Amino acid sequence: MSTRERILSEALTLFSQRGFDAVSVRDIARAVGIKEASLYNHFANKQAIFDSILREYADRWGSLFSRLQLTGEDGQFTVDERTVAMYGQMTREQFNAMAAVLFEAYLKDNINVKLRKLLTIEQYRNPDIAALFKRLSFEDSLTFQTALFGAMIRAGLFGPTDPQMMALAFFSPIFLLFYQYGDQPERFEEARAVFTRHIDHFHEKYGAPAPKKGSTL
Amino acid sequence: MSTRERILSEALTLFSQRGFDAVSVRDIARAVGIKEASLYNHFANKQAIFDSILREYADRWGSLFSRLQLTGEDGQFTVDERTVAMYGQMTREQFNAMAAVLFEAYLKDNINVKLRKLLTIEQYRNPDIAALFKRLSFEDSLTFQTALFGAMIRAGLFGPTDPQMMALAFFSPIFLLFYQYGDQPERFEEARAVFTRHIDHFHEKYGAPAPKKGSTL
DNA sequence: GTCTATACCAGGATAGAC
DNA sequence: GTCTATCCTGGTATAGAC
Repeated sequence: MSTRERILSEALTLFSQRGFDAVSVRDIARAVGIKEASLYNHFANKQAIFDSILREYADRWGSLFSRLQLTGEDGQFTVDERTVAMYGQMTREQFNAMAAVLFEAYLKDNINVKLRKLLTIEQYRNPDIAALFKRLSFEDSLTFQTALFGAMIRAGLFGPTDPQMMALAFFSPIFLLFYQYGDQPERFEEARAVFTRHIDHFHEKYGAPAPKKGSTL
Repeated sequence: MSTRERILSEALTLFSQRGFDAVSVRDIARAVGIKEASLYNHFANKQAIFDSILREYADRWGSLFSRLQLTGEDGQFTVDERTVAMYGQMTREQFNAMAAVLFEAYLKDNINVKLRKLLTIEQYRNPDIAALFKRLSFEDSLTFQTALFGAMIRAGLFGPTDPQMMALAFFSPIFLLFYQYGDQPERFEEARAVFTRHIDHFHEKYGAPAPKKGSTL
């Protein structure tokens, strides 16, 4: 890992805990194990470190959605024809597995967690940061899930309903869980238990009437 | 308004926008219209201003719940027998009106909004602040609504289901809306429209089967 | 209770040797 | 590319007159 990368990594950790202003260049240098002056061989100033973190780590976020077979166009995530068809054939188990991926990305991926904390505490200082915070924290997820649920409703996997409100109902509890447990990694299993209850409850409320056997609802 | 109160008010505004470290004592003094040195006649130091804001404004939060006829015991909000009985007789319109109170308190009450922003951006620096952030942002609301929905389910106003997951389903979209629209007061009506859609959707999914007429679901 | 003046220090950043 | 040494600014806080 190059010195430059180590600087970015340590700075992300510190900024995500205390915010830009409360972290000094001295703090970052100490964490990396070099002198302050040496930092300036890698970055023009403190702000440049911060900007690089956003630019270089925010891209990682897109990789989650590409794993979920999403086509990103102009930063607007839409689901293409073939993907819709694929989602239309999804079983409940496959859906739950995908939900688990989303959940773990939100609460366990260290870089995602730190980046979102950083954006959370810096969001009110700058409109660009606010926009990035929103996109990464919920907008991309909501847009993706609205398309997904739309496809699954058309395929009869869920009863007919408003896909946008359905996505909100599905995602916002996960969003809240992040704030409830995001600062306590040691309670992750507790968070996962609530998540599982949420998913079960969601199926109970939104599942299509069972095709053969008695009512699930 | 005393000088002391003006200091607290201006400091809350500044801290909620930029955070503790990014706001200088000079900034606060300028906003109040006095010299820095004069501040020290009212508060021992910058930290004392911050602490006083939390102590004195956080109490306001309780007043929302007392308006909703809640009995607070040991900081734990529970609904007493008589109140449960009262909620059991609530109509859907009364329920919606109460939801609107909650929604406006979240997005429009200036002190609540600023205080929550402040807690949002300072939460990772101190466990006490984290606890206060959680309580004020969602825990009190979720605890209250779990009790409320429990009473309403028993009264037959909603179909039988897990009241805790129901409270999460009801509240977490409002929580998310705060982050989506909290920094743009000019888009409040847009937020309200989403809120209304959410409430309608919620009734559609959770409402008891209509007693007489055709199905709502 | 507010002012002017000032002490003091921490933090950002640069120069220049190695 | 890292170091030592140093500069300078801006921020916290105090002293003491009015």
